[in-house]
Amino acid sequence: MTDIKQKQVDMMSVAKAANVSTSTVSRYFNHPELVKLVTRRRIETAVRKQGYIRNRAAQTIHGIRSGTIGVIVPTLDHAIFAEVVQSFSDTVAEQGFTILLASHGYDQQREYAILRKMLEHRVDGIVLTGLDHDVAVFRLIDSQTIPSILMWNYADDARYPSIGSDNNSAGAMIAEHLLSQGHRDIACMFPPTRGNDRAQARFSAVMETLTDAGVSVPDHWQLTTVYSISDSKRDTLKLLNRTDRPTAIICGNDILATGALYGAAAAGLRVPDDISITGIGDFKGSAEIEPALTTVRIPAKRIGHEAGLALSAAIINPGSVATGLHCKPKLIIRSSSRPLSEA
Amino acid sequence: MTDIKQKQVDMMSVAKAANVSTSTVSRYFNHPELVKLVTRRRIETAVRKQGYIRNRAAQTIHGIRSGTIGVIVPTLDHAIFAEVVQSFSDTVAEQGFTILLASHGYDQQREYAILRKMLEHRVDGIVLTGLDHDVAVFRLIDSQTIPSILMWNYADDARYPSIGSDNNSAGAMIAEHLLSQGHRDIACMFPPTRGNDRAQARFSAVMETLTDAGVSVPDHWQLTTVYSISDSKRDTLKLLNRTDRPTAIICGNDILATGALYGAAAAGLRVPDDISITGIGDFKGSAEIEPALTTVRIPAKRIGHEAGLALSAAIINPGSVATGLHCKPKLIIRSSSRPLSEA
DNA sequence: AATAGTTTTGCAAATGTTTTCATAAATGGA
DNA sequence: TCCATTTATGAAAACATTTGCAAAACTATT
Repeated sequence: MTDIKQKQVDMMSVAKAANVSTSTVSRYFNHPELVKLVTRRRIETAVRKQGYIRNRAAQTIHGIRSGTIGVIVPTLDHAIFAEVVQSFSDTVAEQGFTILLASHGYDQQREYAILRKMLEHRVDGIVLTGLDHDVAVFRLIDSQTIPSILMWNYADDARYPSIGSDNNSAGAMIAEHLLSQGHRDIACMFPPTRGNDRAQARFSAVMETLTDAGVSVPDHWQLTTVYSISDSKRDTLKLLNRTDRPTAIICGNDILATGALYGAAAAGLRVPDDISITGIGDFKGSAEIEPALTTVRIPAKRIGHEAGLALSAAIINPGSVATGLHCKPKLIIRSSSRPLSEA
Repeated sequence: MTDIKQKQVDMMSVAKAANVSTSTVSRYFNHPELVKLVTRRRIETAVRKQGYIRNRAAQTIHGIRSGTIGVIVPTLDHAIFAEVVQSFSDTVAEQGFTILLASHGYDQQREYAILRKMLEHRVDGIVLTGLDHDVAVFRLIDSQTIPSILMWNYADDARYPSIGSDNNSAGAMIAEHLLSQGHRDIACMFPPTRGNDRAQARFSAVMETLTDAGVSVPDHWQLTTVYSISDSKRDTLKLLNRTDRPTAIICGNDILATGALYGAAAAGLRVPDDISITGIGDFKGSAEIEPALTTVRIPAKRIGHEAGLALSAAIINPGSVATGLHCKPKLIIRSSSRPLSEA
């Protein structure tokens, strides 16, 4: 007697308390205009008193949207993905969606498993990062009827609508910038490109642009460095302690460039007087670092926002097809690069 | 005739194709050992061929766990939260959980709304960031039966088990460090403390420690600066351009400290010779920046991991009560601070 | 007061699973 | 070969909702 049977509150118990049927309670939530004002009041009171919370799972099996969007990123450890996820999440939250988030750590097998799990949850839409994915991933999405988009990169021939920046042009831009400043002895530091089409595209565009200009990068000036300031500082130091030294280093992203800046300082070189260093991304802090970093801006916030708009529109309006959008990268020239002075 | 009725694949259609009842298909997934090998094979084939994906929503209404954990953070824009979320997510993913993630941007009202939505989704557990939350938030969680923990901060008297660092001791540590080095003219730069119990705790601990040592911080040396390198650079510059100048600046986190470092450089001061600057957090890059930053390490990865372990254990084993854990902050002395030289 | 029309409500079927219980099939020992 | 077990399967109820349809309760009109 002392211990109250902590009966689960469901629509049934609300209905009982308000002296109506469950149908009416359901209508109270979904089509309130069909319910008489006084009844509405009564139900509202019952809901309040019992602390009733609707069960989306039960709604979802009626084909009603789950209100979730699956977001799959390689990792959140890179500030830049966190930023894009944040702005995506904020945007879709306004339309009432919550995100199911998971990261695969650049492992395609894991991406497939995550995707399956998200489909089990009956997400209303899927966002993948980058253009390249396992064929099984594409097949699985194709077999479903939910919209999905590729975020971060852009390409018109992408498998799904893509919203992001063209990493090829980002790479080409920065290479052209250094070439136009007269640099010909250029080193490259890029992250491992395996499972990372962004880095791959940037790298190949840089190399192509340089080759087209008749500049070749010797093997020992092509550094592969994991995404880490300390590693890139170390590798840069090693590079700059050789007798033959480049006049510029193109880094695959701003984190690597930041490490390279520190490495140059540690090697006793002044940037940009002794050496130019560039990044790609325009991360937070890149404008403030000393010297301010020349880089290519990839508009993460905007990409996340546009992707959120596009996907939620595609979900809400099932007829429409989401359309890709190129958020153009932009060359930002700051103080870490300068024209090669005459020898 | 040409157009195949794209019948939704459900357990029913799989059962039909495999010539068994839905019960058997259900058992195939949940208790395979109860199903004969040859039947299992037949079902497997049917599942494959039809591309059947289980419907977790339908399972969830049977009181089965949803397999989701709600994670609510102030924002992902701060690398540090992204890191803790990443490691939390990885940890619980191993136990088969997926996270529902949302951020409230330091708005308590929004936190409540997000929480409600997550409960509608019948998350199996809830993670909140920090110790302080609206009383309505606590009440709502209390009215449910799911476990929940507070991540990031630690306090033994917290409302729910807390896993994180004690920001009071972090603040005290860094203040003591500078005092022990002989500094008495100390400025403080902290983010707005409203809705941010972490910053609040750090700040009050710093002030208390200083006051106890007989050091008072004049108002115009108490800077409130939003979490941004550029703002803190600007504010630092302004501070250092006054005639009276502190010998040390305690910053509420490493981002502010990074900006302060840049600001000092821009003001033509050498760190640590002319001024000491400290952070709190030990973010990525803090060890590599020039000069390497003296700070207090808050072990984000570990916090996320431990929180993930604790919460998934509490979910899987409903009897047990999750217990809090203090991941101790640690003073990391690097090159951005040094004993005050005799005048 | 009776009728027609409109608004509000409830009944019951449907949704995609799981699970209990009962039955059918296979197995083993005599 | 028969009976008692054991193993494998199916029927049906349960889960928490939504929704189509029909009945009931109002309103307005005469």
